[in-house]
Amino acid sequence: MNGGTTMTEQVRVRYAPSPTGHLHIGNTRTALFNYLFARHAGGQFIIRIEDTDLKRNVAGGEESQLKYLKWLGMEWDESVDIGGPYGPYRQTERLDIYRQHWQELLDKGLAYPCYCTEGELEQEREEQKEKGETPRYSGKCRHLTEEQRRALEAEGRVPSIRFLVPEGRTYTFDDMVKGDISFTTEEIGDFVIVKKDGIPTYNYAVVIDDHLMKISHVLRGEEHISNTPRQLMIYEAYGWAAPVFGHMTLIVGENRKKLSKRDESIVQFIAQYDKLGYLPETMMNFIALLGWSPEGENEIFTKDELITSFNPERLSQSPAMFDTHKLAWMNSQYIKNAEPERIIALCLPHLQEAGMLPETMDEAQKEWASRLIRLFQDKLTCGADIVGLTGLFFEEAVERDDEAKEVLVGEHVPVVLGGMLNELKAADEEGYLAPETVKAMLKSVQKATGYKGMQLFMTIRVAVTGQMHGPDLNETISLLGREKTISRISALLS
RNA sequence: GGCCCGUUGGUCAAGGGGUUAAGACACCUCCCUUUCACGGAGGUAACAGGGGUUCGAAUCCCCUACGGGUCACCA
Repeated sequence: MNGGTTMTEQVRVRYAPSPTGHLHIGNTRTALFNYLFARHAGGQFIIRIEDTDLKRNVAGGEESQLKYLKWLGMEWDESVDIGGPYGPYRQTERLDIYRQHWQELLDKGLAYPCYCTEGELEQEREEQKEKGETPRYSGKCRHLTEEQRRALEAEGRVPSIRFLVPEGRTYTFDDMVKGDISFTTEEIGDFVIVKKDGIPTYNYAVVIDDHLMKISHVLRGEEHISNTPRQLMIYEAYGWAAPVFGHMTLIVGENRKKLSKRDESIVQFIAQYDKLGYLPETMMNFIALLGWSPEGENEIFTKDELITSFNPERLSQSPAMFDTHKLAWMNSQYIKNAEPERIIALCLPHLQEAGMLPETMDEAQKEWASRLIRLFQDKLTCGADIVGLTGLFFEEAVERDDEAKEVLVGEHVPVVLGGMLNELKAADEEGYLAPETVKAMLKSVQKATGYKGMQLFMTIRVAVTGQMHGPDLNETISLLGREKTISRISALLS
């Protein structure tokens, strides 16, 4: 493994998303580990927008990325929004810089224009595949003379620029997580560094930028391992020192394949978790544990604790499965320990969207809603859960499954329910039915009927809520109110 | 297919030659509780297979199997 850097060297790392959409779990993990690494080492965290694929850029993608990074609790030292000494931080604004650099390669004969069309290349690949060879560029345009080039251009062909891959070389790097990895150049054909549209490719721009921005460590997904030798060649061509690379394990779904953005069986965008009512600290905590493990046995960490304990040597080498079940558990932990006010704010919009509560509420309604949400705080997995959990408070009649219906069988049932009904009817019609009042009523029913325990409480619970399980009965009935409670019990007795 | 990476309980994972092979989620049992949940106490369950190296291998090496990644003028 490679520590890679001396104490005196400044740690500068970056998250370099392409603005093709919302912040995804995989990207988030990359951003987070770079962030944690930077903060842990007292270095800088930079965000660079890699928007060189014009076709795939999505309007608003960049803003969304930054927005949700912020939501998660990450802040950065240099980027498109706040600038920095090594800008611009958007690749399409750095075209002049790239141009100067690739000209240098062209001048030195380390790169050359290629006039092949997409169709020609496609055909070449097909032929190679048929022969059972690894598809790679043949080097056809490598040795074109000036004359030939002019002729091709006269035909109207627009060149791309290819990097001339040195022959018979082996490129080795000491990966922070995987150890030594090497590739021989036989496997690699001359690759395009500047597209026909005059915009550099990822493999090229990333090197120029990382060098110019003085990036010290590159922590990225494992899918980039095979890009690394290409990038190493470019560093070598310029005589630059390469940063230390670390390739993190993939995050896989339950099918054990890399999470695909197109797979809809799993929620994988941060924005969606926000909407569902997951807390940002849950997401940060949970994602930090995807492909990394802390030293002790604790698994719940604040951001500061993560920063303190983040050690890249503990990055895992085998894929991490995204376990939504455990995520739910972790979020419920955070919700349980959160300030009630925060959970109320988290849940309220869900009740409103479901049409259970009005958009604007008076004080009494707000108070009622707050109590309702607080009653279920310990039972929530996420904010959206509140809707299903509290349904019985908003419906007129209750539904009971077979098991619940069985509870309502027995000679104690009419006695207990009748007793409760009397208590409720005797209560102040206008007055607020406090939980203490409900408690007193139940006590009276117990005294009057002689029934107690399950026969008393379960009968009332099932009669009123239709369910055998639920939160505190006194508070439940108090929130349900006198009217609804009476009508539900009456409906059973008649 | 070539190249590259990986393989410890159902899942995540600790472990760097000598351990009763941690811990978490899930599951089961018990306690607490008017119910459920929470909380607490226990429990079931794992080193892919085969060869080496070694007094001793989950740990080191090789092979096999399996899984994954990548082979773009995408990033």
